[in-house]
Amino acid sequence: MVINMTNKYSSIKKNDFKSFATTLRTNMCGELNRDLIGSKVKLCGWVNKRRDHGKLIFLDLRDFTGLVQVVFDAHDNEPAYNIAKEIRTEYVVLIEGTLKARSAETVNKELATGDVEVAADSISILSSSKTPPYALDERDRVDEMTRLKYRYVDLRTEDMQESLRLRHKVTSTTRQYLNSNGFIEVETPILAKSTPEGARDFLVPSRLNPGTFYALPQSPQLYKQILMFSGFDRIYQIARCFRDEDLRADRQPEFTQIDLEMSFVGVDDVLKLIEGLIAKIFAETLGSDLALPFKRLSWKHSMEAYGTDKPDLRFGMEITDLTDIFKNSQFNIFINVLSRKGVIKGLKVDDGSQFTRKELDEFVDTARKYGAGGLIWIKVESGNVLNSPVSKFLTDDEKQQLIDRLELKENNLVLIVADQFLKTCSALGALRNYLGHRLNLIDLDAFDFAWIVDFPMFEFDDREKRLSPMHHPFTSPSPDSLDMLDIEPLNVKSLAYDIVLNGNEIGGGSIRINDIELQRKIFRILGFDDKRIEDNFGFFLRALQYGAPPHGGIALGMDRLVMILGMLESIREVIAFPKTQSAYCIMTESPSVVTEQQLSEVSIKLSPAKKQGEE
RNA sequence: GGAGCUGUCGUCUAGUGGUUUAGGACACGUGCCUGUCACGCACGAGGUCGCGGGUUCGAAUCCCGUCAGCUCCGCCA
Repeated sequence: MVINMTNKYSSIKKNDFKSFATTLRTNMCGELNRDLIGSKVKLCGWVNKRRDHGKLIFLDLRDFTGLVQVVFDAHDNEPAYNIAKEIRTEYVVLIEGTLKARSAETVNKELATGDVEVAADSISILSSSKTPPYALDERDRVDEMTRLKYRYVDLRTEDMQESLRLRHKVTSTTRQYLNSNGFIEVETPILAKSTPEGARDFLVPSRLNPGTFYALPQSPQLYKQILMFSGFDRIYQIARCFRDEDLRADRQPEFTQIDLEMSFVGVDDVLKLIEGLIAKIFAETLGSDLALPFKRLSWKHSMEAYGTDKPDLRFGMEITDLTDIFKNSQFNIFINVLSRKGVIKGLKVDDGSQFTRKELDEFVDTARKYGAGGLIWIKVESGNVLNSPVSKFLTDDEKQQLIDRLELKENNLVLIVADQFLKTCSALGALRNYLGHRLNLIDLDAFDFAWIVDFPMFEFDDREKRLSPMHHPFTSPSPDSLDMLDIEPLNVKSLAYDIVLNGNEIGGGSIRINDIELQRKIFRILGFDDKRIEDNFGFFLRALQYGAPPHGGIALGMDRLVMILGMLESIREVIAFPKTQSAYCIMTESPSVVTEQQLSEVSIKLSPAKKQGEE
């Protein structure tokens, strides 16, 4: 609704309105109140609504500060009235008039300016408008495709104004905070070097160097580190990052990170700084006081208890390990899993026996979707009788141990997954999240932060059949697991950390490697041969040889953070011009084909099948 | 690469094989209206039922394909 634009995130204070006075206007719509009664005002804005009563016309004039009612009376001022008759919704107009008090019966308590109205002396049309595709107050009912096509209209709505002003508040607060902590803002190239590690790069052909390409940065990571080598000590940027991967509600091909790097720091220094930043952002935007410091969970514990490295800590329902209970099981599924060093874990769901067979089948599908072989469910009936399709495969002793371990009571539901560790955890973690929402276990007003620490240095990439870095290849191994690098790299911990809020990863960083030999070693463990190391990272290794301080940093996902602050469902709501799931901009119709000449200037020939955007 | 959901006037939608000439609300146009603020009243205009093919005497409706949007899996160092 655009009735009462509150603009709680607008940085304008009451007495700042004067700075908006221009040659075309004296006041803003939303500032008009009893104190200004009698003054001559010149107002500019959009026509939110026209109400035509014959010889009397009301216009609601809107700017970003709010709405004010303007009255045109045919008897008092016929020329202005005649123009007002032609005015339509979303016309941009300039109105001159006198601010008057409304009579007691006509005061509108729903409107911030409802005590007053403008008696118009004149009106001029600065710009007419076609009938808009939808009325602004219909926004929440209108299909997103339509809103994106007419984004300039959509952005006029109170919701979008508030989102982008909230976003601005976050960036400006961040800049203030980091500036006052000794950081300087340094820009780094958008035309950067392609490094095939990590996400897929967006490529930009170089006209002056035919056949070669820049890549848009996936993050300013190496530039940040090199600036540390250069002695700036602390730098940040509100950095645009580009990753050519498939989209999600919380993933756009270009997105913004609060990206910073510090010299001569350890893990605690970075975490403490960021806790201060987040607390300040929450104080400035929501006015809420966060309890510091945030709790810290090891990656291992997070996976075991919550089945994910970005746990939603607003509710309990932790996963319980049951492997030992079934070590002598005669149940084929368990025997198979255990013989392959798998695990058996369970989730106890209070009041879970209410679920129908159909719903339980859906839980099984969910578990399969997350890679688990299947899901066993057990309903606890009166007298602690366990009702399950697999009941007959469990011994009385195993059943009793289950009851004791999970402290089962009547009406509980137990969901059990048996598979390899990661698959088991993530399947149960997904079910835990689903059930948390489904059973309304989540306090939707809560903000539950945690640091996830003690990440493994590497994970095994099943497709590539090699190790890949859990964070990125510049992350320092933890000093106490350094000696395991050669022997069992999968057990090496890193000095990486993620910050998690309500089940979302909102940032991550690490203490970096500042030793060339260690950096080389990590590249080799990752399976890069010397040529590839030189081609992709030679410049960086060279830089490491000229005096590199210990350093570390972090990047916060700005879009996600603002989305959560604004209680929104998608980062598209906090990005002025977002793209669809197929990375298409409906408003500008981009990407689009280019001319043969443009292509030939950058030495590109399209394969015949791909010309003109055809398949 | 895969799965699911959705697609009907500008917008939101009703319509699940046959008086459907596709209905309603809002918006829009014209007229009337001097206190509305979801203004009111009257009249009116507006639809390639996403697109293509098929089944059928008959398709918005069933089937197949395709496109687009959304959500998710894979992917996102």
